[in-house]
Amino acid sequence: MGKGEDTRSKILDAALAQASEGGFESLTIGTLAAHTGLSKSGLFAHFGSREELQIAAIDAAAERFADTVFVPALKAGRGLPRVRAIFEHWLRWTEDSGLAHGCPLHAAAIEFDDRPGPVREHLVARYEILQRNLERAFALAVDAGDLPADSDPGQYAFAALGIVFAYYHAARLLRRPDAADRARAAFDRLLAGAPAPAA
Amino acid sequence: MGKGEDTRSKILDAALAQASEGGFESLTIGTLAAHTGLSKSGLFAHFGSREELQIAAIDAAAERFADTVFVPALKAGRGLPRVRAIFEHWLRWTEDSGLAHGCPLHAAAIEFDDRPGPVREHLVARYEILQRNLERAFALAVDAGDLPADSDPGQYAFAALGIVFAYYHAARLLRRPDAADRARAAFDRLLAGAPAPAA
DNA sequence: TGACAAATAGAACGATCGTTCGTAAATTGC
DNA sequence: GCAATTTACGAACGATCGTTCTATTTGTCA
Repeated sequence: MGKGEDTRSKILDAALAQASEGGFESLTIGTLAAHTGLSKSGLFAHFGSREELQIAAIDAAAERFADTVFVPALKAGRGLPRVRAIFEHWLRWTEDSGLAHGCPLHAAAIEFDDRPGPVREHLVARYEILQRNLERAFALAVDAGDLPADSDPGQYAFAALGIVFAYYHAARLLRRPDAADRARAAFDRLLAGAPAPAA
Repeated sequence: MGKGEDTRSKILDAALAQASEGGFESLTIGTLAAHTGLSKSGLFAHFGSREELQIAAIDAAAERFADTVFVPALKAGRGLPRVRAIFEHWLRWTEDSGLAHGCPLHAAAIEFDDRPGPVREHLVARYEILQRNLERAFALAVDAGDLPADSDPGQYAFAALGIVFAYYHAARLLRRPDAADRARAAFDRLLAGAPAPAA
């Protein structure tokens, strides 16, 4: 690959780190240039506009997410084992991929949920793919007999996403040490249809 | 009340509306001044700094949330009825309080979860109160025998918060018409410890 | 009504924003 | 190793950012 592609991917690495810390609103040309050692105009030339940079960063985050969460889970057998693997990787995906300050996609989801434009459209498309992949994993678990036959995979995916969001909230904002335990307990309960969680 | 207090509360109304649309990062002195018809310096004098404005807006949002979600739920009998009332009001609280573009507190939670400072501390304090109120409602349901005696109210509160977050995501970003149905189904399942959700 | 205080406006500041343009340096292909 | 092309820089732009001043208007209360 040419040198351009190389620096471009380095820029996106730095962009993801920055979006992880301060969200996509903090992803300015100036600070990102300073952080990468490039000049503003030099960095700018790689994308043509800040909007294009944001879109590229969203794509990069989505790819990294898929590689960190979904791809490794394919090694687990289809059905509940794979569903559990996805969930476990998900809980730790930001740390595993060097974005220890939070999920950029999650930040983008809140920042752009009411801002029409190509960035939002891109983000929605990515989240729909994510949702579809998650639903498929649950559907395979239903097919395998690991979950009741009349289950709705979409409802499982909805609930699982909520547990992850609650985990982000408890871990990142509230700094609760038991955030992961709470999340796992909630997920176990979701899968088992178990009685009320024990104290 | 003096005229100062009056304009201050009008400013905060506009601030909440703006934070609902574009988050707290979009809450700039200039646009807020234009939106309220005040001059930048005239508006600024009411708070002394942008940070103080953000804190005041968070407090205003938290009070409005409590008035819209928790206070009306007190009319429902303690136990499951009250828990359900809280949840139902929560799903519609932004529309009921004129913040149809999203929950400002939710936006703030993501924007400030990694930005140390007084704004973050204020926000955390507010969310801990919220969590405590929610836990208390679940604890009352346990006491009333509506939930298993060995239940952990904190775990219920964690799961309920996750369902609300998933609802926000599905409704606001993905614009799914069935978001509320999904949320209610998940909540019913949480309360019932029911078997897998039907298709 | 007149004196005092509170509230608002207006202009200006340094900094940073995204973006454009012309030019220099570095890389590539022959 | 030369030529062509890609890549990066530096300076400047108008706009907006939060903030600070000084006036001026407005409201309050004896």
